[in-house]
Amino acid sequence: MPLRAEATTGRWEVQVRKGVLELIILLSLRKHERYGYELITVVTGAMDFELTEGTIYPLLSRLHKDGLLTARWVEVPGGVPRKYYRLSEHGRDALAAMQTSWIRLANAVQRLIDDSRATRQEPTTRGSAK
Amino acid sequence: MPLRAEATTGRWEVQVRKGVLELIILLSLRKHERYGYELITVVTGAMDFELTEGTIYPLLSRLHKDGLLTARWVEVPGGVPRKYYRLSEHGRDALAAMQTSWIRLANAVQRLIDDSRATRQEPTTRGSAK
DNA sequence: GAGATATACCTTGCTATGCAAGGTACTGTG
DNA sequence: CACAGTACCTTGCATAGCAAGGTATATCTC
Repeated sequence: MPLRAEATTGRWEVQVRKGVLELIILLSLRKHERYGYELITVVTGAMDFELTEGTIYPLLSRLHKDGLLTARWVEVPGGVPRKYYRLSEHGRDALAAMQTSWIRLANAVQRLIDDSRATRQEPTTRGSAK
Repeated sequence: MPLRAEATTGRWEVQVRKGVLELIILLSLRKHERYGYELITVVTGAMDFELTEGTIYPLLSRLHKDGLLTARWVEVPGGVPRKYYRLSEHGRDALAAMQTSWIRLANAVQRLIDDSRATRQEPTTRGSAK
């Protein structure tokens, strides 16, 4: 089953998704442009991360408005036109920053998890980069 | 510098923090009870994750109201009384679920990051992998 | 040709929640 | 007495996921 709401953690997962979705979308646009509807299927399928239209379209609009994405309409013969989004220069910079930030956070949380698992392990003040 | 707002990624980081904070707090309470003000110093110091009173007190209240935490007042000789929070049974269950969910998500994102790295990004005529 | 399904876009309204800013109260120190 | 530190709390704002609703075209089925 997908990363989705269930019982008590449901509301929490919504919040986590909020934070990570933007990163996921930018990462998904790294290699080539994509359109909204496509992103729903790609992200849901490949990442087990459910995503609806009410989420993706406002998000893409915002990223576009903020200059992280460029957009262009593409007519599809025998089909509905698609709005393709592509990472802008600014978008790549932002993505790089987010990635760094994410990795740092993920590592910190992982450390906390591991630390809690190891039963009697006091947080020895590792003089890490401050 | 801490995991904090700066430039464009600032707003994003706020969102990520939203999602992860609850997990961090529950993890921080795994070994023993703690009070709000203490959590601010612990989390800020050990995790490089800035945290203010306007964030922690409402959060602890909510977790308490939802039954994930129990609370008790402790009188401190020559000091302000402290409100100690402790993980409840329900809280441990919720934490376990969150941990699982978090690990799954973190791995998925990491895979996406690695995937983008592994494949030499060719901004031009590269045939879509999908 | 009527209806259902799929593709593809968008918006409105609800809700949750971080956090700046404000407040209270007590204890020590200069 | 003023100020800083500890320790609690609340109000109000801004953000953003997402259910639900809407539009339009193309295709497949009965």
